[in-house]
Amino acid sequence: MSPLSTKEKIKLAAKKLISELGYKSASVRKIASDVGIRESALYNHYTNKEEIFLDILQDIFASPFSTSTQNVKEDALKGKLFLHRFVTQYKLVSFDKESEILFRILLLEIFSNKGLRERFFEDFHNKNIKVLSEAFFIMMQNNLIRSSDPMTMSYEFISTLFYIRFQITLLRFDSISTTNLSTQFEKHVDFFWEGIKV
Amino acid sequence: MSPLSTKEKIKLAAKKLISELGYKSASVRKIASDVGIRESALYNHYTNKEEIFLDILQDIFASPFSTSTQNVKEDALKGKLFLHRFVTQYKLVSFDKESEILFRILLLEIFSNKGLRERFFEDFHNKNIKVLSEAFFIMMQNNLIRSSDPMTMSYEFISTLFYIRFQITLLRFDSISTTNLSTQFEKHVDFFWEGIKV
DNA sequence: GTCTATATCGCGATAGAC
DNA sequence: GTCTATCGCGATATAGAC
Repeated sequence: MSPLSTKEKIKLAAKKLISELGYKSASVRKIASDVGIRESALYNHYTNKEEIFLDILQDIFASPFSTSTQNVKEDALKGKLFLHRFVTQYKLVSFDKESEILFRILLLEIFSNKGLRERFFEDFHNKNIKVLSEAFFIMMQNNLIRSSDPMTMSYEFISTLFYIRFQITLLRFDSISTTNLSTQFEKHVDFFWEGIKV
Repeated sequence: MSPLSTKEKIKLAAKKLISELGYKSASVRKIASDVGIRESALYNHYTNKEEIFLDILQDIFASPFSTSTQNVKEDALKGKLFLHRFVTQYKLVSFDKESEILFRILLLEIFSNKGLRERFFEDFHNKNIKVLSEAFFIMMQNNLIRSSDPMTMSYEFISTLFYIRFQITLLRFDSISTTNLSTQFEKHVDFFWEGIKV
């Protein structure tokens, strides 16, 4: 609970404003105003506006954007339980306040920033596909699920997670209840498992 | 092939620029410049910048954003063929140049525009859920697929379509090949059908 | 319906006093 | 490290001549 430095305050205010207005509209003026300092004082902590954004970008992919890779090889043998754990992790991240803000910034700026697009595919998509593919492959070998292409199966699995998260992000932006969507995560695991189990 | 009126040219140029830069950065200056007129001349056709955007918004949901609702009751009896047709339609829209631009504007501005968010849920999501639910329900009644909640099944089905389209939109923005993703549509139908057929 | 010229504003950023 | 003051720019928009 150490008090925030001015630089940390700036980053925090910038995160919030950018996640609500987008980078362009989140002006240095507004950021400084939210922190409670003048614009000129802000330049003692960051050389320019873009530096603040780059600092925030670090957080986006440093955060557990999706899931922590545990020991897949063991857990995959548990079949449906593995998927359930994976989704629980994903769900937690989806509802985490900080992650929500960062996810919104990702969506808001993904067309303005090529690096963001690339890292979306690498860190977000491919990483998840890799973990899931490995797990599904093991499940197939152990005859827990029907034989199929593990990559396709993984793609099908995470696409729904992304869509749920996307909708959650939209609804929460308007402070609309997300209880229905919250249960969609479990429905997804159940439905998906019914379709692949042997 | 009738020549475009100045107003149509403005709308076209604005669409392109907004889909690339976002509303805020697509300045009246740039729009007018692309059309080949001065900014002041533009105001003879639209009262202000927002009017142009509102005009474009009409197109977003007027366009076949998803699919045309045919006679579901008959077609649903065809089982997998129905899904295949549905996805083919979705795929066509995803790769249509005009629809691609409008979809990108939707994604770019969805957090800046509450109406856009609402219509996303209504016109885009709910409409598709409704059509699919009806079809899945009929398939269940006719014992073509396993019994389950039609709404959940529909949600699972379209979430993947959305994710594919999202990725296509990202890749095409960087002029990256989308042949892999293109086949993902068919893989989706095949995989999904395997999981629900009786 | 287009032009030139101009008004007004908010933006990012800097200089220099304290 | 913060302040006041200011600069230069690009934005939306308007007035009025042609």
